[in-house]
Amino acid sequence: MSVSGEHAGRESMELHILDAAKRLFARNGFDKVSMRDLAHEVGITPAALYHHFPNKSNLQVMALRHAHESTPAAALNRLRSEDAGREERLHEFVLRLCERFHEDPEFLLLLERAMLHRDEELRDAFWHIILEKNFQGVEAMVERLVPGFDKHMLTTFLFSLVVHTCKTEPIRRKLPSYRPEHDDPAYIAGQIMKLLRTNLFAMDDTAP
Amino acid sequence: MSVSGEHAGRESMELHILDAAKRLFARNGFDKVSMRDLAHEVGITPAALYHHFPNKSNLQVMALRHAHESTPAAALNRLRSEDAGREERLHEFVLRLCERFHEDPEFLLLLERAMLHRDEELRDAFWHIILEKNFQGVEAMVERLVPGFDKHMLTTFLFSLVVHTCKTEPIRRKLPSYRPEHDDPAYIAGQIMKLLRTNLFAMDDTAP
DNA sequence: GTCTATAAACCGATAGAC
DNA sequence: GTCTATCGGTTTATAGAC
Repeated sequence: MSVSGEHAGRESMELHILDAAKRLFARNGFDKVSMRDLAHEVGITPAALYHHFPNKSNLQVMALRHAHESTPAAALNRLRSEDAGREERLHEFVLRLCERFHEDPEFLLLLERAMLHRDEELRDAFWHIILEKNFQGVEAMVERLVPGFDKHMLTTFLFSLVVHTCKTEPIRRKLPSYRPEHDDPAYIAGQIMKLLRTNLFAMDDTAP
Repeated sequence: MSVSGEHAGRESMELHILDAAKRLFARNGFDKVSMRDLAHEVGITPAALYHHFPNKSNLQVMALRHAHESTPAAALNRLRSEDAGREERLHEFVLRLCERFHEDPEFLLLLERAMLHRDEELRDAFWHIILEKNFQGVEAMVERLVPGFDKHMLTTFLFSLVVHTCKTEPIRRKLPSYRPEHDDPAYIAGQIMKLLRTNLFAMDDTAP
């Protein structure tokens, strides 16, 4: 129930508000959700929101931070199987990232919206809270596991494969080639690993 | 100068408006650009905009369509070198996609914003104008070039690698590992092809 | 085809009672 | 800590003169 040690003192009403804010902001966009909308969703009046948060911009940042901290699977870049081979360790990382976005799709939506938002406070929060530490953590892992590759590009590619594939799932669902396993995080991670492991141009017919 | 055959009759004022709309919508977001802002940028009054377009929602859709049609490099999935090997042909496609996004970054921004927007008319336009035909075209190419791979996933991966890498360039620029060539479309395409060609886990030290 | 003027609704934020 | 009431500003869109 507790979110994290440093936030043990947060009141339950704040958490209630941030849960609603995360949900509404992710679905409709930061600009399309007014303080009136959010207050109505929570069951209070707009004025009461300003008792808990100084303004809307701060509420947006706190909602993003809350969505990041309340994630079911924390510490993504700390891998469990320290003694496994590098292929297994990279697979574990990719799989966990896929699973996280799959079980909390609103978090991924919120990330994309924060990255594109005009509000500088929000973009800075996205940068410092989410990206900076995680990217450099994965970069260090990649440098250890695949030393012969440009670590900046390979890290970018890994995030691109997972993030963009998960993000576009609601759209790909409408394509005729879409099959149910194309939304399964284990299948997606498996296909990504196959891409990393295979020379596509020396392929005739191999196992999936 | 002419955009396309079916739009030959469009007045130059409409094109002037759509150019400004593309630029402002891409930079600031559809919601953060008011009809006042756009009118001021064009040099007319808001009321005059409604003589050319029935409402803002339609103007958004037309701006997206205009940005798509006025792209410098059309017919992306029609490859020039029909007689080249499959690796060269895929490289040509990836490179052209990278170049297109690099020389028109506002188009990529507009795509992302349209995909996330709440306006159903805009999301439908994104789907029909941009994605549906292009995705299935690449899918057909991929099926021919790499028959052993799930074509839906491999097409998704190709777009993910190019789109997400180009999209995140302004953010990656702030990372300490960023180098100038990480914004060069030729380098990005080369690294993507290296990823597709290489078994990462059987790599010690190879040429770039 | 562009203008002035304005309608009608919504926005973020605040004052002050309880 | 939540309420009612409201302020000042913005939004999309329209009416009507020129």
